[in-house]
Amino acid sequence: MPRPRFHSLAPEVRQKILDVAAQAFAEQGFHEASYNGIIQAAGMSKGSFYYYFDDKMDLFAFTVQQAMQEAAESLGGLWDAHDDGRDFWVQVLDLCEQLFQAAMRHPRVVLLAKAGVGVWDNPRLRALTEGGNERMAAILAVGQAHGAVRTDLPMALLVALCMGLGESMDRFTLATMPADAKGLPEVDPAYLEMSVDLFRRLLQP
Amino acid sequence: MPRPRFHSLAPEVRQKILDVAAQAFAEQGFHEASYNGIIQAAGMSKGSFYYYFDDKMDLFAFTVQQAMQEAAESLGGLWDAHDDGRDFWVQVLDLCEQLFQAAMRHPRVVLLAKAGVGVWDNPRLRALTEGGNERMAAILAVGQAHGAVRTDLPMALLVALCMGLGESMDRFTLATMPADAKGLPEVDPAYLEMSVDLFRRLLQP
Amino acid sequence: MPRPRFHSLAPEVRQKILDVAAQAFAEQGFHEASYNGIIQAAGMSKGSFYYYFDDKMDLFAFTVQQAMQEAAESLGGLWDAHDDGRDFWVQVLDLCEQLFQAAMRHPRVVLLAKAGVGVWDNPRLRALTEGGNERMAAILAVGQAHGAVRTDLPMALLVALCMGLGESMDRFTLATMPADAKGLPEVDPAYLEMSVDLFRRLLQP
Amino acid sequence: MPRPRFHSLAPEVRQKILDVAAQAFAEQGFHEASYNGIIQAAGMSKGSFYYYFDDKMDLFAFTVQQAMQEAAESLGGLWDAHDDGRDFWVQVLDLCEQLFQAAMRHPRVVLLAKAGVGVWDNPRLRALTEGGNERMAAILAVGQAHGAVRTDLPMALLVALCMGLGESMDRFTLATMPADAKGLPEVDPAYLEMSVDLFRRLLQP
DNA sequence: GATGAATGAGCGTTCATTCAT
DNA sequence: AATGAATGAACGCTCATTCAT
Repeated sequence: MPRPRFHSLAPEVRQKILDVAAQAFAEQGFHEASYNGIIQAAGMSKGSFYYYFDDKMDLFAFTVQQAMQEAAESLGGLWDAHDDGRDFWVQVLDLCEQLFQAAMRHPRVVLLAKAGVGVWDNPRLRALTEGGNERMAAILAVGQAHGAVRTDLPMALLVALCMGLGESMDRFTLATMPADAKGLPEVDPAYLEMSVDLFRRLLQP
Repeated sequence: MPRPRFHSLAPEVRQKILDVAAQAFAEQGFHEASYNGIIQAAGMSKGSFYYYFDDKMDLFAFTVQQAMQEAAESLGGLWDAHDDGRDFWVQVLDLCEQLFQAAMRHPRVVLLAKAGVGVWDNPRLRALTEGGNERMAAILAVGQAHGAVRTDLPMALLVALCMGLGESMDRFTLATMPADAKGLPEVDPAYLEMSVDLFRRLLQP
Repeated sequence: MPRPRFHSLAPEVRQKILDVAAQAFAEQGFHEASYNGIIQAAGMSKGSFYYYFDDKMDLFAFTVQQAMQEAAESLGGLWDAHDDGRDFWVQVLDLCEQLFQAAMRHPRVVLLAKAGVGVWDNPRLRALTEGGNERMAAILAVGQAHGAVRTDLPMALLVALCMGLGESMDRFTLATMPADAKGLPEVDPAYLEMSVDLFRRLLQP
Repeated sequence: MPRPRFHSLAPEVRQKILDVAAQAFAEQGFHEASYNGIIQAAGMSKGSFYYYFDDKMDLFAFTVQQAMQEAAESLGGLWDAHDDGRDFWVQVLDLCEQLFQAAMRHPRVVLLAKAGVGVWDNPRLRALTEGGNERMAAILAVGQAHGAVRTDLPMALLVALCMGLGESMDRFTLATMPADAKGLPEVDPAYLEMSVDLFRRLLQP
């Protein structure tokens, strides 16, 4: 994570760095993205960059964290597990819609998820991945409290299944998207229903 | 794919190369694994290696293909979609058991699947990935003929879901495995049942 | 062409690089000269070199350009086609004398001309070669305006003939030079006369 | 030059080697042509090749020599300086026509001349280059005996001039040839006349 | 605070040549 | 007479990182 000084940089400089880094990592993955290239594209000197970030991994961790945070913010409290008392799957449907719309607004967070594939088990990234898992677990716990989610499997497995299912659908969506599409398609209610149904199939008791 | 001469190398040399390459690629991924390092670890000279393999990608393709083939062979004909008339999910249970045991005997094939993440769409690897998808699609088609697998979703999505589900479970299995374990655990019938149930939940009409 | 930073290197370092590169390219030609060798001979690290030059071709282009520029500068404006009204061949005689003396002061430009033989048609060198041809064409055009140069052949052929003739004479001069000679011999007026006469023989109407 | 054993190879094998080598050297130049590639293209084993030729340079020397010899043979005695008593320039015109037609039949000899650019001064090629020069000198001596060729310049210079002029014209012809042309164009009498005229301009007293 | 010059190990790959069989 | 496996130095180039200023 960046040195404290980073946060006293001019906001537009901070943003520029994040933009450039996110794009590079998202497009090329962690290892293939060139740190030197990012520094250059950010319009900063090598020295400065190392003055703010320990190293490449540090920048990557920060980039991912920011992307996640942005996405979380645009979800408002929804992403934090809570329970408004409605039927669990109705709540999930809402969440999915919000998530989908968030992904449309912040498509990079999806790509960044792929960017770190061989690196996620690096100790310095552990916190980030665990964060996601914990959120998912919290949501599933709500479902279990509702009696809507099975309790016969370890929570870690349920989480893994959900993550995998989500990833598959992302992959499928990206693969079948016309190559010239700009951004993600509009939310299609039927598609959403189908998605939630898949989760329900896996998770219900 | 290696030059024909490769196949007339001493079997232990061939095996050494394959072992070293599989380990390197599986542990570090395609790009991060050092070709020079593999060559050195195999105890060969640069020149010799290039005498047998066109380039790094060639070695990778071959390593993956071998791992898949080994696994396929140890499955006998089971992996080729067929239909012995029994209930589809019973057939799938059999297949899963065989797959699981194959994975135990050839754990590398699982790791290699992750090794090529950013590279699978390379033309020279296309055949390998398509092969897997086609096999999966063939099996699912059998299920559809039985009326056991839904037909309301595109086959490509069904395939993607199954692949993702399998990957999740692999990941979970690996993650919860004690670090000092050698190889995978014995097949646990209950675990198998549960696995197949997950596929059934996703796939049944 | 080198990055701007190159020009703020210490002059003796710049000169060292240019010397080493010019010698290597002139002696061995573009392909046979080892970039690594040049870097080493220049006493710099690989990284530094690539900090100043894009790649080998970049260094070569710059080396040639510098040699040409040095030669051109020592010719003052003479090299730029102009017409002082005197008899064309008298003007050519003057030019040749200057050229010859320039070649004596900058013998490398002659050798470098041979260094790029298989490479001159590379897009990144085009400008350099075209420049020479255009200058020659401009001079010949002056001659044509004087009625001193034939107009029955395509200009491109005239240029080619002159280039070839010049090269032949260079080659001859170099070949008959005593091996231990440092630099070129003094200008011999009779030799100059003879040279110009050869051009006149080819070019006059 | 190849070991004597080479000449007891089957003629079609000898020819194949020569064809492959000539094409490779002509197209790519001496250094850029891959010896390994030539050996492979010739369909022989490394060992055999080194059994017949000392090394790459040896093969190149032989290739060039053969090409020259082929061309010379197809000229009959014409290429050997002689004097049939007719006007010298008429004889030269004949020779040029024959040469041009020979070049059309054996275009590789022209390309090979360029292939060795940085290498001609290698001691092992000296004999070949000298051979060409001597033939040219012999022809010029005939011209001098006729009083048709100047005697005020060293023969070596005259030879150099002729070689350079010929090269220029080759270069021009190749450069202005349509890119899709197969082989050289038909002999154009006017072009021949013009060519010989250029030589005459340079050489006549 | 900030710069950018400098580093050198490492990358994947090509090469002409040797030599045991 | 012939093979082809083996070699390893050298190629042009990229990289994340350091540090004197």
